[in-house]
Amino acid sequence: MYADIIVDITHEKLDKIFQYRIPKEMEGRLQTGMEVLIPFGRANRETKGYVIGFSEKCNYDPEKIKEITQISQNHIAIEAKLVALAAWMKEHYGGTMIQALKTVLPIKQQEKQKEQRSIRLLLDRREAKERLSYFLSKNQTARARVVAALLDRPILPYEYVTRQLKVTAAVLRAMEEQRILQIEAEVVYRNPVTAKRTKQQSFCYTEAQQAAIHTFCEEYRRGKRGTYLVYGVTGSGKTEVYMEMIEHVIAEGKQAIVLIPEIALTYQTVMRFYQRFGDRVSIINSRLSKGERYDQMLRAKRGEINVMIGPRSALFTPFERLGLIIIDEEHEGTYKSEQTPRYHARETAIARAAMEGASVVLGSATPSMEAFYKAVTGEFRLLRLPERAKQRAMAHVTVADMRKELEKGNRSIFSDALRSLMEDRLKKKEQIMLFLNRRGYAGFISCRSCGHVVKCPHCDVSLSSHRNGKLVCHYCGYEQPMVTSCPECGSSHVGGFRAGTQQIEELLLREFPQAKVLRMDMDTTKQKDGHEKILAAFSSGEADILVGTQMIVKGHDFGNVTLVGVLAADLSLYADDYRAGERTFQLLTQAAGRAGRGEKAGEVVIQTYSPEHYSIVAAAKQDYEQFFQEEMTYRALMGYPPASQLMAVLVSCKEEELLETACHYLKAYAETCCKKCERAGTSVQLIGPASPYVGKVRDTYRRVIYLKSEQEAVLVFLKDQLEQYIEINSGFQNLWIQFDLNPMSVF
DNA sequence: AGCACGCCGACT
DNA sequence: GTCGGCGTGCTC
Repeated sequence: MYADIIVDITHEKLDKIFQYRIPKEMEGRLQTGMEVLIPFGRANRETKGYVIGFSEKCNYDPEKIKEITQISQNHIAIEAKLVALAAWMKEHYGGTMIQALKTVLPIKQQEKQKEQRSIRLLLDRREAKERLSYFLSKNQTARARVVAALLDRPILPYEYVTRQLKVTAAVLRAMEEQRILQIEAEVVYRNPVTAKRTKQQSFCYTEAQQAAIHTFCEEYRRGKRGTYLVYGVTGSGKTEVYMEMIEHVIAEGKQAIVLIPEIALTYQTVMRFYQRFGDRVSIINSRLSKGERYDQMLRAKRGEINVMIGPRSALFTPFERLGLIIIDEEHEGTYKSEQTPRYHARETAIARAAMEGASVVLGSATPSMEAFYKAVTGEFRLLRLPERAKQRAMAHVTVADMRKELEKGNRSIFSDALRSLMEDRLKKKEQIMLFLNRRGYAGFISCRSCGHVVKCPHCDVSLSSHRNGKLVCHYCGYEQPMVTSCPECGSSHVGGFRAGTQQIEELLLREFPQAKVLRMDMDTTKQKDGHEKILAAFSSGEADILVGTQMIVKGHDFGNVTLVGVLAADLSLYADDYRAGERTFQLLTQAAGRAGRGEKAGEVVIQTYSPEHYSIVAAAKQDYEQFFQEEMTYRALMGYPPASQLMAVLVSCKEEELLETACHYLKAYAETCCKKCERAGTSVQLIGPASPYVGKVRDTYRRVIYLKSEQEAVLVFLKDQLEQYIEINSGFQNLWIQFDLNPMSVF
């Protein structure tokens, strides 16, 4: 028996598994995730390492294998807990342990940042010049280089000296001993936001809020831990409930993590937490520099903060006394990672909480099917917040059937209902939001005479026309100039079918010349803070109408918006994807929630070609539970999550033929494994290999095999079997295989 | 990253 | 010969 160990040294060359023998007395005590001391390198210097697994055989010269010295005694490091979590992630989502470790210990890569080392000259100029000529005469070139550079600038960054001047650490240490220079390490803390705790406002909680807070706190005090789902309509005051729960957990000496979708991580939201908890809160997001992030992680590790707010990756905050994990807008797709291990923050949070004795609180106005299913079956505790906190009426929703509009001879993009309401609002000086649902519909270019679509030469997707007049591939970034004639038939009738926000903006300017229009999409938010600026401008009443895609429906309250128009509500329904209905319902409900956040009542118009679809019917009624029932029936019928479990095996390869044969063998092997499962009494369904929606990316062809089973454990077992099979068979060397448990969409 | 090994010029 | 600096390569 050998232990697979990751050495605690940050260096690419050491970024692999080292095997060690396990001493007799350690057998049975040693566990995955433990920190151990090992002899490392030729000098066998004592080094820290993490046990990430065990193997029967060793793939290294057995003569050279050393023995573990001991299990790290003192306190169990936080890292060890996270390593154990990484092991759990590897187990569930596949991939290598190193990939899992890297997602869990992001600090490891940044550790260099901390060592902001610099080199200072200790001699005066005369002495230094003497030394320089001495080193030159002695042909001690490396030392001469250092002294010469230090004469130019008395303090040099350590990295510069080792990299640019190519001076080794040994030389620098020798020079330090000779008292020529000094190696200094500077520690700087930077706090990304500074805010003072403002006076505690006494909130007036609704009965439902009080009940939710009370249930949670009461159970927490009794030592009961679990997962809660706060299901509350938009505006029902979920954030206040979270803060109250956090307060309680902190009072018990614990710490809390708050996960928020990156897009909603706005100044507004964060400030509410700062105002309540002061400098015991920190935030992490992609806009922070590496150094800033590192500092936040360090502060968390040292227990200098109690609350960490951030996106998916904040889940791995190294808190020693974790008591609560909150996941706001739990249904958001950003909680699922796109890279191996393709983990879901919700499931992973529950796993971490179970390991560390914490509770999890999920919150949403439109819970994911997974979460609500578990709430219904009793696995999660459901906490309802049925009414809006400030007693405001829900918006009034009408569905405009665009087929009927066409019959009436209305060929415009606006239905009669929407148009007349818009005119009314413009007259009353109230604001309007127009939401264009065009998920997955980029502006592709096609030929009107032969139908040819301009595609990316490296990927299996159409190129989309960009503002800069070029054609761009969204998958690989390939660019080419706009075509003026069809590359296939030569016809000059080529053009885009772009029903984009730009077109709507132009149309509005024509049809409502008196209205001031703001547009929010990829183009207008590209520059820094573009997002915030546009929203701020709209909020202060600089425009009458805001046009935009998905991004305008998230977060942000505008008191003066009394009309929301949803254009092409059903576009997202046509995506070939089992989550299409869920996504459509969520988008429409969120859009509807934007209307009437202030004193005035709101109105919503949903324009669609499929008004009878249950997602749209339920969204119009704002009836989540009706939607849930219908969607659940569909999922159960089709064997999709959460009714059943699904595992996607993504296989990709540069050569199409090799891919084909590899998939064939992989499927054959999977079939024999499935038979074994069936004999043991569990049925597994195998689908594929199929060509995914995007069959080729960056000149790499892709295929996908699906495994369906009632039990997750069976899929995890199959994944292990396949991973082993792939590792043993050299035929899979040039293939890239990824596993995705319960993917967010079918590929 | 950090250590030993081996090469190569300088000096006894 | 031998001493010491400097670059290279390996680490279970």
